[in-house]
Amino acid sequence: MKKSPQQTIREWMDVFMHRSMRGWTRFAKSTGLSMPQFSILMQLHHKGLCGMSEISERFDISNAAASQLVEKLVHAGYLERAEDPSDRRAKLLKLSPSGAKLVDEGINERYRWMDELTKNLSAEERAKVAEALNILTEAAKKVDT
Amino acid sequence: MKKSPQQTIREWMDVFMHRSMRGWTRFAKSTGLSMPQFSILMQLHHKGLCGMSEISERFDISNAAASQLVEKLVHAGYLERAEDPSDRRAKLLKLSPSGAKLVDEGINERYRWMDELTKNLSAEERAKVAEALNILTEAAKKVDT
DNA sequence: CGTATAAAGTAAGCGCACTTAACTAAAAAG
DNA sequence: CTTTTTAGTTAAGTGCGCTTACTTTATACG
Repeated sequence: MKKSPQQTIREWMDVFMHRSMRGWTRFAKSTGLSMPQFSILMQLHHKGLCGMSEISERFDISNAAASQLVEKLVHAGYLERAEDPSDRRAKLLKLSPSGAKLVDEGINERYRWMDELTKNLSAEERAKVAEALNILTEAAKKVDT
Repeated sequence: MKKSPQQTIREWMDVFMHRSMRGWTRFAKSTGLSMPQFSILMQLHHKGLCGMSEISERFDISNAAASQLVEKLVHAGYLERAEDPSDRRAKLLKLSPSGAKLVDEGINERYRWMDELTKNLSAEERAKVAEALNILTEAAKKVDT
């Protein structure tokens, strides 16, 4: 009985998703930040810069809620909030150095698990894995708008 | 300039984690459940059966908190809570049919994204991807205790 | 120009997750 | 059989995320 490619892919997704969800919640808790707060930092990590309204849209919360969450993160020193020079109503948010450091630590912790997984693979296996994940990453770029 | 295997793997992790985190939070919200509540359903999906204390340990919350969360899920009809016949202090938790259905919907929604990704791959590429993810899944089983 | 619209912040209030403390009941230990 | 430990529940109280409603300030539009 051979597993179908789809079956194999789904099995991996289950393992990986379960594991990384657990990792993220644990890490967020260890920093003292709530998941919503931590998610905003992650968002900023990916976008680099963004306005208040992008936050509220992304997380599907009101502008007021976003404003309050960001306020806490700014106060905690993880975010910098500056006026947008091209539109003085808007704000530009970005990670502060300490915010960036925090996010990096979280990401590295996740990477470490993967390193653990792959360190016992043969060079050939590692190459295969890398090739396959490269295919998937490229495919994701096309699909993800 | 060629990407190292490690680099490739990490790139994929970023894409996949970001995407699946967003998917899960959105889905949980759409069901009307909070993330902690939904996470318990996911936990039960993976374990099949478990006691109250396993919940509190897994999520690093007090027994009282676990009890309250579970109570809500039982009341909502997603969980069944029975007495453990071998130890009448303990409870056995498991997903109810409607709880199982809910979790499956969430998982399938995640699968659908992956199907979207892979549907435009050639048969050869799909085979490569499947082989690689199989390697990783096996490696994960060894590492994950 | 004045009026309407948009981005963001403030305030009051609700619900939820969580904690501690006190309690019940069953199992284990002596 | 008494004592202690273990599994789980209940209750009161705290803090956080979120919403709605209102305010402020800046841009867009007639």
